[in-house]
Amino acid sequence: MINVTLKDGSVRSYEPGTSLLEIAFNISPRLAKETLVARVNGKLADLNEKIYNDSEVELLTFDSDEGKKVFRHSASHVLAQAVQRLFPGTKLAIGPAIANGFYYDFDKEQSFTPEQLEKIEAEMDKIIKEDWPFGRVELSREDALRKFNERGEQYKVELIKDLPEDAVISCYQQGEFEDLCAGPHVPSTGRLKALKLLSVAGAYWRGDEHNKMLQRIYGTAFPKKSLLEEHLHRLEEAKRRDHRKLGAELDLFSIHEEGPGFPFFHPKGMILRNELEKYWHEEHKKRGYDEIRTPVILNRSLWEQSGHWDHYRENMYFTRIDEGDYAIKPMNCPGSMLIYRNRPHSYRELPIRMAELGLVHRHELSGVLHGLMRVRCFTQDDAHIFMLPSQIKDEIVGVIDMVNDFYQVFGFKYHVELSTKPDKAMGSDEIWELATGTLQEALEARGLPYKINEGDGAFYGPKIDFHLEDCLGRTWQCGTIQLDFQMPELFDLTYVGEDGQKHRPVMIHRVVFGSIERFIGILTEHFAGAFPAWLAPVQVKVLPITDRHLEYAYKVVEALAKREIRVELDARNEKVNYKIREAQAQKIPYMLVVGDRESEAGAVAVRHRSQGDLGAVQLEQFIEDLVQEINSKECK
RNA sequence: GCCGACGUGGCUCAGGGGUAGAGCAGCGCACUCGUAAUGCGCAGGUCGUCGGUUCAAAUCCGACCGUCGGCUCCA
Repeated sequence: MINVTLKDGSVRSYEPGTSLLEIAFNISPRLAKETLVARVNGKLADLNEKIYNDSEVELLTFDSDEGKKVFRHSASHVLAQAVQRLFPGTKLAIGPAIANGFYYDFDKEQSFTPEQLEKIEAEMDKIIKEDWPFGRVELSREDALRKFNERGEQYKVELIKDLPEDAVISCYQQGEFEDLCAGPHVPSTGRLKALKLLSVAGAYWRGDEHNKMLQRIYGTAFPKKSLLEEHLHRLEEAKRRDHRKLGAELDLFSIHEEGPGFPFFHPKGMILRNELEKYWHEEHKKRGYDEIRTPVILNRSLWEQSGHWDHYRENMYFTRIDEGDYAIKPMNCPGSMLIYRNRPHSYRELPIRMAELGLVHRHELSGVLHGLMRVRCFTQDDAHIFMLPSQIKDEIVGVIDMVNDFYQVFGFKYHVELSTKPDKAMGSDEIWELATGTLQEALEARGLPYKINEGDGAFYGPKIDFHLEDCLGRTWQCGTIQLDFQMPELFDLTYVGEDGQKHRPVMIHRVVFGSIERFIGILTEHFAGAFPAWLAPVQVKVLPITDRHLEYAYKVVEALAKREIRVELDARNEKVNYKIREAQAQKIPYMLVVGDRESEAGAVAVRHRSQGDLGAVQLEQFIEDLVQEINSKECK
């Protein structure tokens, strides 16, 4: 007999050679039905795998991340099977599980039409009903190569060739279909109860634009129809939070054919911007930053000196002035360099923190433009910190804390990535290692979990990126901290040390919001347009019941405006219900209904956009409460 | 930039070879109303742009522009 230790610590004895599925069934038939895959001694395994030794076994259902992944990965195999049934000769590339679903990349002459997608989905349902078991076969590299070569599956052959020497090569088979795959999989296709294909898109083989473009079919899958429907419903809901839609509805900004990727901010959008910037100015002042402003157009020699001419040219716009070549700045740093270099500096001055809300222009590919999230001109809430080598860690930690403080005000959750040396980098490996190590130390000093992004750093240095989520869970880089040993060198920046000698300062580039535009996009989706009172373009809407109450309504408006509350009056000859509906649609935090009772008592009937009717309070009291809510930047 | 889909009044959408239709928003009139849509009327579009096919194009074809979903890139 062998002992199997379960997740809860309990130990059960079985005959050697008992399968994991049998173990699950032995625990409870229901568990056997829900279990998709198991972890045996730390490694994921198919349920029909048999156990011969004492083992630790964890049975995983769809509720676990691994369970979801295996489930959807299995769904991608079923997708590939359906496609090969309906379109023989279609070549297979890769088909992984992703965050909320799966995809499979295919190489096929004609592109998939929406009608074909429906047919594929129907075929997948058929395969599920056929309930093929997933079978695993291990084979030698030679056999694997021969097998996939014979079938003309050139992508699989390429994948096999790239597998490490010692890799176990395995194939999984369901029915007539077989695919190269490390596994594991769910026991049989019948487990994949509810699935839906969502879209087709082009995708380069191995993500490289020099390679052939394949067709990627995206889908999602759940063990229950109701879960699938819930998910699809959530997607629909999320679309309502889309900042592009809300931006138009709330009259925040617009983007026109006349300037793709160049957003126009409307009066209400400007209120958001200005409030964010006001907060930003205050915080930076508190934290010892000075503010500067540098020009948008600067001449070619500067960009040659900074390295942008060689490393960033494809992203830049150019112009000519008189006989000279000029570039529109894609980054603010060279301007800051010139200010630093404008006069000598003493070590006593450092760190110098120079902040700039700088408008930069970058040529982004037309296909990637996305509302305010990816644009061709944006305002970076930039700063360059010039410091002694001994100050690096403290300064980085200071910025990490600042970013965290800012994001907390909005209730954002974020994740952190550390990006390392890219191919197109300046400077030696040693300097890069030093810089990267320093960033790592700072992250660890703050105990922040982070993911490493190999080769994704800026050309002048490694960076820490802060990513925020949009309504569909797509993440966008916002804050970033970049450590730079290059620019001070290139611009020959110096400070005079204690020893009276010239020394080289170290610099960091950093942004907190990232770009004001993107941040407003994220903000809009995060709050679904219902901005906290301190940010709301209109904080209060006064709604007189009839025109008999207009006079008092004007008094209310005046009293609020006096306290710098952003207030509007709906003086139209409409019913209260109608006015409320519109104010609600505009997500205005407070609606003040005024009629006979209120005008007589000097009161206002308060309605909050999410809490509803709050009853009448004295006007003065309402003002005090609201001012307090605004000043504390409360989110409600 | 690449792959695919889409582009009809401010918004949401119908129509589809014989020269445009609805609802909402807007404007006017009436109603003077208590917490998410009062009624009636009026006005508003060279159907993204440019070319082609046709007696006739919003409708068919092509190119371009833009948008959307991805790929790649990045704040």
